[in-house]
Amino acid sequence: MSGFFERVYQLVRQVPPGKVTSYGAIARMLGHPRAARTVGWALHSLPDGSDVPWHRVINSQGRISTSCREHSADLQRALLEAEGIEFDEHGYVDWERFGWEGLSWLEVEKIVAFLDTDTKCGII
DNA sequence: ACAATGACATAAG
DNA sequence: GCTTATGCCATTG
Repeated sequence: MSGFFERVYQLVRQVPPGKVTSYGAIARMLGHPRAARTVGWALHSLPDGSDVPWHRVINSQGRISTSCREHSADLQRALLEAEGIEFDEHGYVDWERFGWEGLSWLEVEKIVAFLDTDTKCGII
């Protein structure tokens, strides 16, 4: 596991309940504005039972695009609704109401520094 | 090192 | 609004 995945996981863990963010936003926070695909892939590789709230991460359209059997769009939507997040008729989430503001780069740096300190064994 | 992959993003038809 | 095409980037085989 390279650090990037761990950074993604750690950052996603910071997403508060009842809020959602996008792959691109996370990638940008990590300093890789074009690595949205990698972020999504990182979440795809998440082991079951992890404490990472993967369901709070959706695409930039505010929609769910998963096609995974284990992590179906239905499941993700159910999890989000359980946290109070609402979907409109088209299945869109309102960023104005449920969008996560994200972390300042200082906060992100703190996380990265922490993982760096633990050195590749990363696990919090 | 090279080719393929993928839960994205954005622009265009 | 939905479908296609292109760009991007870290991970994997």
